[in-house]
Amino acid sequence: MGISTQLYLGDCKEELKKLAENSVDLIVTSPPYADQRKSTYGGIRAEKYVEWFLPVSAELFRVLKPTGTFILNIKEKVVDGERSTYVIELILEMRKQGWFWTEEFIWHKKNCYPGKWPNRFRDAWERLLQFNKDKKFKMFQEEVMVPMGNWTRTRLKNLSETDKTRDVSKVGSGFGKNISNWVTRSKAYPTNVLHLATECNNKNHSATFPEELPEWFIKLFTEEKDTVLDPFSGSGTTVIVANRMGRNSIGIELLPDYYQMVQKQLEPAELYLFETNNEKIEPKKRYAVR
Amino acid sequence: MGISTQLYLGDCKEELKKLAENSVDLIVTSPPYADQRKSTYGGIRAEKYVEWFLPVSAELFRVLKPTGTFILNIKEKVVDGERSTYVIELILEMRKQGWFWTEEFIWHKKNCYPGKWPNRFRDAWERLLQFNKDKKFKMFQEEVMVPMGNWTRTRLKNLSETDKTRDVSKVGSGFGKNISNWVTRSKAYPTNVLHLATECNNKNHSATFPEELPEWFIKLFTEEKDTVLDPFSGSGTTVIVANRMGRNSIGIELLPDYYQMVQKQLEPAELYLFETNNEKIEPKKRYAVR
DNA sequence: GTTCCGCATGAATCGATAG
DNA sequence: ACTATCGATTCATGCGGAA
Repeated sequence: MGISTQLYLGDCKEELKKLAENSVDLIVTSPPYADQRKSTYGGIRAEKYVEWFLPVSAELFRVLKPTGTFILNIKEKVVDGERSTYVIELILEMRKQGWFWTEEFIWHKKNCYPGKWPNRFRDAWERLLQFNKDKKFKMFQEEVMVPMGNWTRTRLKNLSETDKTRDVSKVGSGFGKNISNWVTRSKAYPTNVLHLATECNNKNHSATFPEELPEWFIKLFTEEKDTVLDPFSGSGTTVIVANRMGRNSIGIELLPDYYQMVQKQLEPAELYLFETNNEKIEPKKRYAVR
Repeated sequence: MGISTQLYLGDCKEELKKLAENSVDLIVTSPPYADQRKSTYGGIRAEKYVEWFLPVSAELFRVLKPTGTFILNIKEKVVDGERSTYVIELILEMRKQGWFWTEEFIWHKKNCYPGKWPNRFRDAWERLLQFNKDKKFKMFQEEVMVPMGNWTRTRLKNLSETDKTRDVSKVGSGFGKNISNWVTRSKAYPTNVLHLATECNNKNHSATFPEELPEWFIKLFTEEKDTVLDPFSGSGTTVIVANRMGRNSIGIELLPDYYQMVQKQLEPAELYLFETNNEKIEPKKRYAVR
């Protein structure tokens, strides 16, 4: 079906330079947070975080199409009893790079990390920052419409009851039309708060976000055959979901273990592998081992 | 019972100067947002917002006790297709004034304002920024504990059944202790996401928050007889709730209409009124007209 | 085939202890 | 003094095995 997946092994700051400018429709990524994942990624100091990220966001700006969108999943940690400011400083600096800070979605985590402290509660949300190169960007709102809440469902039920009896007396005329009307009426546009659980069964990666998350943004901001990029691929959730949804995808990952793990999970597709020696490997047909 | 309510009519930047330093335990307020409510407050331009707010926050810093907390309910508006940055700039500037940015709570609005735009969804959340003067502050976490999730309802039921039969056989000894243990176990500490409905019946004020909101923070950060301040009192939700909860309260409001409206809604209490002529009016006993 | 229960496991945070 | 490590605390979720 002509959908390709490219996997790069290496530091995304360098690997991104190999991508053509204005070639990506959607970037969804969750970079390592400051001082996290020390054992695997080395952990970036909170004070150095902005400085570390800006060269990456500059490359992302280059490769993103003018109609494309960049979704950045991030959350500041507590440092010395206070929320660190590197995320909000990053927003200000990225705007200087030319990014528009279009929106801030909230990921309200159903199952947040437990714990008790004298001066704060559990942290149950993360930021999903939406950046764009242009004020006009592609968006397909109908693709993520959700069933209406219960308050409408009960009301709809009553209404359709009366509607049904009326239709019966009218011997079915217009029945189908009414039904289809109710179907469209029973769906609503979502808000900028996503209420999802974290993936807690993925043993291979310490910090995967749920598949629903990239899926939601891929539906919202891309069409089939579009290209989705995740420069901090990790266990590959974004790439795998994009592939399944008929989008071309590009994943970049620093650690060989994750890089190889993602290969094995991909559905049958054209797979291009770019490894540290920078040579292009022949396309392989992979068959998913599920 | 010795609970007093002070109402000031005037610009809070000036009126705050009349309050003693280190005299307030909790500040909960929702200032006018940039370019909002033009008809009433004249609307502060987004570009001027930080500059406009900093003198107020400086006074708030002065009047707040070292053990006290400042909760700022705010949300940046969309300017020219992009989220404005005045809120995050304000956080950075307030830290320079000496404030600690302890936490950012999210108010997830159950029933947010309807609407549809081509490039964004409905905004269903607002920031509740927590600032402190000191890293040690008063907090009464047990006051806001919530029932545990549904998963306990099935499992805990079975456990408490066996516990109950055992206690019956033991003829009451230790019965109360066991039960109270399960009761505490059936409650959990909340998270930093508050899921509350918006006030549907906004009578006159265009941006009231629900009573649960100040109530939650008053329970969490104050005891009885403590003092709660709202420098942008508006329709007086914070002051009225504080009064009802047995806390001293101070409200400052620029507009005479709101100022007078709040007076009428207060429960019987010592009420001190400070009007534009700066004279202290005799304490009045008010009786609520509900 | 369901439903139910036991259990491990998290992008956490604080305070104390150790180098 | 300043940083690194460790234990304690805490709770929603989904998996796997059992009834």
